[in-house]
Amino acid sequence: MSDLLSSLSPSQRAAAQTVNGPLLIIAGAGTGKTRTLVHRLAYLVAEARIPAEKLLAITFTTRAADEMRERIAALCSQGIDLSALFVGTIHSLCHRILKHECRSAGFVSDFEIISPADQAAVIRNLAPRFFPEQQSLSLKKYELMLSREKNDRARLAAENHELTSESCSPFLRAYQEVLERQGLLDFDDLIIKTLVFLKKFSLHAQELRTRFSHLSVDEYQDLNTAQYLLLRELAGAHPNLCAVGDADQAIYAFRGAQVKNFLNFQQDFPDATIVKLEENFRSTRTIIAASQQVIEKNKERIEKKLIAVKPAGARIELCELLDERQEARFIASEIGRLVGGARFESLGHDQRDEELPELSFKDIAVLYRLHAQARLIKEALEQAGIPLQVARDRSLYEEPDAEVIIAMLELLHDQGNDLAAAALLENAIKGLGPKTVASLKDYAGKSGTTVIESIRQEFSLPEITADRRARLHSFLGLLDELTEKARTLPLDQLIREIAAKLSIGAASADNEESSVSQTDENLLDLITAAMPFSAVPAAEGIPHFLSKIALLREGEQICPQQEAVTLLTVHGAKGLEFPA
DNA sequence: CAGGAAGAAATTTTT
DNA sequence: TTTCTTCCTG
Repeated sequence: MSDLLSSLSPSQRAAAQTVNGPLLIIAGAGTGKTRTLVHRLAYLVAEARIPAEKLLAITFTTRAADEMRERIAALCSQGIDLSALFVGTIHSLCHRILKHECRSAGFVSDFEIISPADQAAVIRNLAPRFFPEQQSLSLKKYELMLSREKNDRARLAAENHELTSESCSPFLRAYQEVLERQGLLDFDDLIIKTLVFLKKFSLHAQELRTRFSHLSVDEYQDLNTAQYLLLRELAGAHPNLCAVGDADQAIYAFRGAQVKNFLNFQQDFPDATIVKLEENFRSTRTIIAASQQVIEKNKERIEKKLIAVKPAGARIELCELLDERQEARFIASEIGRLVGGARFESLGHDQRDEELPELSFKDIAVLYRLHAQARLIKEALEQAGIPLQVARDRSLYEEPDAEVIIAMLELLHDQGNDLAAAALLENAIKGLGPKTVASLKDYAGKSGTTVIESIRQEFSLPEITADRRARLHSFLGLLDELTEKARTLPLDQLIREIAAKLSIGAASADNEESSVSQTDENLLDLITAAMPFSAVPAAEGIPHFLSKIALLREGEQICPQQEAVTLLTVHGAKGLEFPA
């Protein structure tokens, strides 16, 4: 087994061989930290004889967990059996603990995780009641507000204070009541419930600590308060806890990550072994030098100097163009130059730089800070005939325009779908807001009928004015008209029809030119996606289309090695590698 | 009208 | 953290 660590650098090996006690690995970007982590796990099992089922490797993203599993699988095929090891996100771990341990202890009943759409709906419903003077604070603002308060309360829980519902803000209380009534947890609850459970049921907590003797946590600098407290609880007083992270890559403070947790590791665990990984295998010396200059300015950091293994490489070029259009065109021509294709370059004077290695499209990424900046670049690249893929966080089906149309399709398929009905009325019908929709839902709930049926029944509510009622009725008319059309028209035509009736796309001419074409594009994409279901009348095609969408939402988008330039945000690029 | 203060929005993960 | 918008003041 002596060759197990032979491929590691001295500091990587030092980290991998540290078996007992707290271990802090300060790992710069591109220093092979996942590799080190996995080799350490293998070492723990193969050399230190620790049963694999006693190891926990915790990540923050499924991507990181997948990468780790892949590397572990590669080692397993070389004869080291790590299959019993738990590798997963901190959320999946909590999910498991809650589903098994907590339920058997009678601490929680069965639960589901609230879907983003439902969570948004709950917040949209509650916010106006608690913040009447604020007209239109964004949803995310409220989400963050709730999350922050919950994390603050997690600290109380960790100090063994009882979490009473009186001690929290009315907004949070109302929010939690809605979730509780439906047996739902949000992602913060997943962590906090587990934390409270460990605090309250110390026997179970002790059992878990014995069951898992060695913990490793990747991206430790990204922990938020509740996650940090939970890990401390799970690690206990004499922890074999391995924290891996880099304060210089702490880019998620805005969503509650506390770099302090990473910086305080030595105070938390004074006997911690500390290993710095400073040898960078990913980037050229030029890039390392430049990034070092930027990083040095960080205030909250642990001193560390990246050492480049690669040669200097190409110089960094900084170009200032007149506007975004020029910038997009420049990027397109630059990519053309890099791959050396004559196909899209101007005719005459183009020649490939001979000393550049041959690059293909998949080796190139375009980064930007905002998703909104992608559009012009995308258009310019398309015009130049460059294949591309946009790594957007939400799929087409989560774009607001598409969601409205999908909600309409859902409603045509099943008029009893109150979620779809509410979303439609609220987002697509002018003059109807959350207030009207809330009272409608309220009414429907009390009289045991559906939202649509309530409108149909000429119900009377004092808070719904005549002019709102007129809008509601014209919506009913539209619904009936579309139901009729769905019997004959194919799905793609029906979608066009819906878009036109709801003034989505080309119809809204007063909008800014840019936002119109984005909407149009979404619409076209949606119609394209619907084409396979358009051979039959829409009424038959809709359910098939909807179930395909549901499937797509579940499964992750799989297109890793496409021969295309990748467009993504700077945040999205963390930890990725591109040759160019 | 320039220019500054103050506020809002954007960056994103998690079953 | 940074950038854009809005509103106010001299």
